[in-house]
Amino acid sequence: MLLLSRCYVFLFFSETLISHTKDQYLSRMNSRIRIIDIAKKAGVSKGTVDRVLHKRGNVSPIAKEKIKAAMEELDYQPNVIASALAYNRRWRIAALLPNHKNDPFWLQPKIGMEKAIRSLRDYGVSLEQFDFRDGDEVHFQEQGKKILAGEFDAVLVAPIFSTEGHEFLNQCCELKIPYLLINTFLERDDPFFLSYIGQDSYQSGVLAAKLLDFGMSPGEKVMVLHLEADVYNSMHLLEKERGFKDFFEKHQQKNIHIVKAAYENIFDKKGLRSFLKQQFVDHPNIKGVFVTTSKLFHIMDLMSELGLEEIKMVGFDLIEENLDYLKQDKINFLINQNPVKQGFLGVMNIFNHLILKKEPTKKQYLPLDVVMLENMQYYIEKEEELHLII
Amino acid sequence: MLLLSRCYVFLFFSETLISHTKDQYLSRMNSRIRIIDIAKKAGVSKGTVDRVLHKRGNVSPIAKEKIKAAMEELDYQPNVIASALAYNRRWRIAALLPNHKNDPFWLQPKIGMEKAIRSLRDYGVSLEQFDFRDGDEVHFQEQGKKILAGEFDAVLVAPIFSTEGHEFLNQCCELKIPYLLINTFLERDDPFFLSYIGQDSYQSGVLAAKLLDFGMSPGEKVMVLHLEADVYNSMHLLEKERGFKDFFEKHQQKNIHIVKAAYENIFDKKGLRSFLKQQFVDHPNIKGVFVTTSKLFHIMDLMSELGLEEIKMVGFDLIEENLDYLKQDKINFLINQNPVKQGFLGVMNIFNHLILKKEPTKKQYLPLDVVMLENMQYYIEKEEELHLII
DNA sequence: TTTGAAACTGTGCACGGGCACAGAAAAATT
DNA sequence: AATTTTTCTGTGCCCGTGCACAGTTTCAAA
Repeated sequence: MLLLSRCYVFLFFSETLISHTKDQYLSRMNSRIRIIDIAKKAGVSKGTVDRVLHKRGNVSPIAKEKIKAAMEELDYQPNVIASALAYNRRWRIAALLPNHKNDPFWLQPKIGMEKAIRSLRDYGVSLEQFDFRDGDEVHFQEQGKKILAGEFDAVLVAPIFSTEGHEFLNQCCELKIPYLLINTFLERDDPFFLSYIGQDSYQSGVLAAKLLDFGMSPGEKVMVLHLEADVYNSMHLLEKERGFKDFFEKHQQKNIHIVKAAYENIFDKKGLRSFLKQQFVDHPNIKGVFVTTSKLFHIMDLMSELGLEEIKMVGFDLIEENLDYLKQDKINFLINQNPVKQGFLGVMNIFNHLILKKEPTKKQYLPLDVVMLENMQYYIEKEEELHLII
Repeated sequence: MLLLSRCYVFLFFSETLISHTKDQYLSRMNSRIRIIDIAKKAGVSKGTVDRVLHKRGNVSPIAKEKIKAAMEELDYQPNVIASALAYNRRWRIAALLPNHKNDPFWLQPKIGMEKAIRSLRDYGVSLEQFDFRDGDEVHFQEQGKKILAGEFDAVLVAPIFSTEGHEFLNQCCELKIPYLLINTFLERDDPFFLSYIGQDSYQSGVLAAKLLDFGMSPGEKVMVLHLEADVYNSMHLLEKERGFKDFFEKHQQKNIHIVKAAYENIFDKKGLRSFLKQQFVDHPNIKGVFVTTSKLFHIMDLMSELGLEEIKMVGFDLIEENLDYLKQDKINFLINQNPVKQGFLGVMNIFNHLILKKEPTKKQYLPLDVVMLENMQYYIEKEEELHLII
């Protein structure tokens, strides 16, 4: 009883304070509409409005109608800041990407993801990375299992293995974990698929073709070169090749011919060297080379050794090794698939879905930047820009 | 006395509440460090910690030392979300840019600014635009005066007039209003200059030169063409020309010669036509044209009429008129100076300064994107991406 | 010593929204 | 009509930070 009376005194005290601030409500006319404003307009309490907003039920049809009308009329927009604070909830995102031991490319989406996470810290968003060994399906499955057991709120995946990828995503569906794909597209049709963020491989092949075409003289040849194992299982590379070929079929003014080549083991320098030498002996008129992966840098020294420095070179990705040759003006163009942004937007889209309840566009292609010695510096500094964004 | 006793009862009551939640403090070990955590560690109240954090003085050296040590040890990072909510303050930004009646270019930074503002609404940031007529110094001054009288928290300016620009910025200094420059750089040395965000005009000229050079055959000529009034007062254009010339001086392998030309009144179609015709009669070997402004589209139909369709064309900016000719494969390259991003980052940097107290980099050059028929679609869709960012 | 100003410190409401809980009203059951 | 059950509604604490204000201590001057 004593405690109760204390309680009432407390209430009284706080009530006087509330009435003291009532004048403020009148002076915030032009300010943002709050839940309490809707409640007043509809003649109910903020709790009831909240129940309508979050569809928590237990609201009479009459009240619901009045509240919806008030919301409509006042054009209520929830305050994300206040909402995030009140939720006081941690959102855990898991990422399933290849590690960057074999391919420095995979470092880049991670940079973007971490930038995004840094700016979302105060919203309670955290990220846990589960790397798998490039080319190791079993490891992919193992790491996937860890994620499925980890009670995550969302998953960001680069499903580079088709079969195992679908398998993992099906399990996500069962556990009702929404997922977002980056870099590699898989056709999915379920409510937990959020979005695909990546590059348009076909179009990047077309772009490479146009760039080389611009610098070719009539009758010259160009080579499309795959430096990767298992090319025929890699849709990416085949699409790039298709785009490249299609361009020259459509634009025959200069009568450019295409030579196709592939070499698996880039670490076997000797074999690679004699392979390349043979190609340019067989086709002495090749004046342009398009490498479909980020591994162009592996052949640059060989090209110099073979006295083929005037051949135009086009490849992918702003990794350091490639940039070195771009700086020396030996590589002519690098097509940037914006991997940093892929990671950044991947996390941001998950945030939009989880916290802001905004549904992302299902397919988001990032720009294919044409990077040359003369504009490369801006693409390298560009990363800095990202952490300025909140 | 009665009130006082109530007050004490109240205090006692609230204390029991605090002790009631003490268990919670133990269970939030791995959660974010708060002000109250520092206060406990330092053996003071949160008020004192707050005074140290905001340098509001009236703190004993001993307390200050203990708090700083605790902050260091716990690696305190303020919660921006909670801070923004508690501030409950409106931040008013003014923008002083040319209107887009004469030049659709100026529409683009505005799109970026509005995107930024939309995502910062809940932080209380608002934007008021003060457009001035392109080329009208007096109107610039008038609109500037309105801003100075408006009690703004920060200003975003494109100071295209040097004298009047400095004058306005000096007044901003007197009123202690921080300002950020976009598009046009002015050398400033005062504490209210936040940042310059724009393009590197010189380098864009170099880039244009390289692009044309790539498609030229030895001995051919290229033209650098200014389509703008008052070229010699426009540092932008002169810098572009300088970069263009410097490239060909450094790279003389193909022995490319430069023809310089300028025409003021683009709306005088007849005059422009005969001017162009004369140029190509005088220099029949011109195989590439570089227009230093966004007004390349004005001469495209004339080029067709004059039977000069095979000449390579390079210009600036992804405005609709230019994009139409890019789609038709008549313009070869457009250099994108990212005006949308200029606006977006301009507002974001001001937000960082005002709310997050992060000092921006003083000079931020945006990428010079090489846009062609084959990758243009991604640069147009790119704007969408911006509003995904929080 | 007393007084009073100055320096310092602690407390609690506010920001807007989420949600638990206590009540009230309505409906269903005895 | 009295009761239980169900449906509905209002109140107030909580999130972490900012800040006003009340309160305490220190220290010099009277």
